[in-house]
Amino acid sequence: MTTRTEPRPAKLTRKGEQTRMRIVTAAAQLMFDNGVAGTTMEDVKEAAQASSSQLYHYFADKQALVLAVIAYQDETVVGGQEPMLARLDSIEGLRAWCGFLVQHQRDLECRGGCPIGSLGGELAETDPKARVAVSGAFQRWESGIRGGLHAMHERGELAADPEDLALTILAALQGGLLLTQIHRDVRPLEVTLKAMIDHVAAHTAQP
Amino acid sequence: MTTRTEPRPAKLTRKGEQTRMRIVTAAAQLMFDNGVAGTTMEDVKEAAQASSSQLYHYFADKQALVLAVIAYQDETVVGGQEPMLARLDSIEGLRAWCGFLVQHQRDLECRGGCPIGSLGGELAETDPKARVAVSGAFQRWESGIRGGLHAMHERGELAADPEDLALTILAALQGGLLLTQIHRDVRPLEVTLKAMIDHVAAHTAQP
DNA sequence: ATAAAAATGGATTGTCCAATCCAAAAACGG
DNA sequence: CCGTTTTTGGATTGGACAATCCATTTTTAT
Repeated sequence: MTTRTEPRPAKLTRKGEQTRMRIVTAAAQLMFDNGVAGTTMEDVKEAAQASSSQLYHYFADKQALVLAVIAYQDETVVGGQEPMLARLDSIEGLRAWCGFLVQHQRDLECRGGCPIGSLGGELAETDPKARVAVSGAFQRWESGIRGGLHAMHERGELAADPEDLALTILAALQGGLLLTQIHRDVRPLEVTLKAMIDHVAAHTAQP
Repeated sequence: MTTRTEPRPAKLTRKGEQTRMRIVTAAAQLMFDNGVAGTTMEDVKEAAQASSSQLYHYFADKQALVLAVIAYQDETVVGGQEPMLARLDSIEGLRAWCGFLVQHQRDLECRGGCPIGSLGGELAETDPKARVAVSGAFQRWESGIRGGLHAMHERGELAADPEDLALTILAALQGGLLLTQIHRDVRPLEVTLKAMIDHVAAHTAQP
């Protein structure tokens, strides 16, 4: 449906699109590394090699930029993961997904947590629009997870409600990521996801 | 063990202790409602009915106040929950705990998330000391949960590793709270905790 | 009771930072 | 090509906010 509450300022040249993208990606990286409050417009300016005029030409204010960053992370994190999510229709698929997530955290040295969840936690109580945007991203993510489980259920391999299960898995993932970030140790994520797989497996049988 | 990295400025009068406490509780409430970045020292001043001198007499800077707030939430949230955690040695105990947490979120209209987890998420990448403090609070929480599970395990009622299980339950709780906060709906917390109880129950048998 | 220590009042300072403004250059469209 | 729109440069402003300072009052301890 893609209902747009705040339509973009209309026309964007190719060059404009590039500049806008440079700003958003720079901001996304900075906000992932240092949080929203820890990222100033000046930081973004420098990292994106842009001027004040450019920043405020493409974004009305910092909040607008934050919303663009959320949309970007939605696309990058959730969208970029959808091919893999499509394969979550078997225990092996779940295991592979889990392994990928754990390894990714290892590569990051457990820094940053979830790009979506962190933004959500920081903004939920201060920026209603941001909260709603993050809510949408989570819905999409949950729906991706649900897809595979639903397929298993249809095939008669899964004797549990795919709806509840998908929500549980996403929650466990978020909690695991948070604990992993706080403790700087992949074990929480690893153990939690493994438990989720076992939980799914407990309701699984070959048809 | 209570190892104190930064000892308090030594002597505190009874009145001083009161003032300090007024400041910490006011700051804790504000930071729960609006986040750390959304809480200014002036906000705290006003809410605590204190002056600048008082704030900076008891706390070297904002970061020191934040650390005090984390310690306070550790004591309040985790410590205040320990009596209930001690009863987590049966499925009924788990269910009661779960019911309490869900009802509490309902009372709060799903606002604020976890007082510890939210602080952790916001500060993890910008304040190393805060990250470590939150890490400690989570350890304590996890250990509380582990207690009951360990008792069940000793009694031969639980055929799973209490260590991993406690960590998983805490992660699920944190993730459930985050999703509940973001979606402004208790369902994620409810469903996720229920799944955890089922997961424990699946490894449970009367001896 | 009195000297020392602690607590408080409240104005002030200096910095950081979001946001604005006035042009000027570049790209687009007919 | 030429008028219009879009993009860019960069200096500036105004406010918010953390933190400091000096003086005064209150409490403690002997």
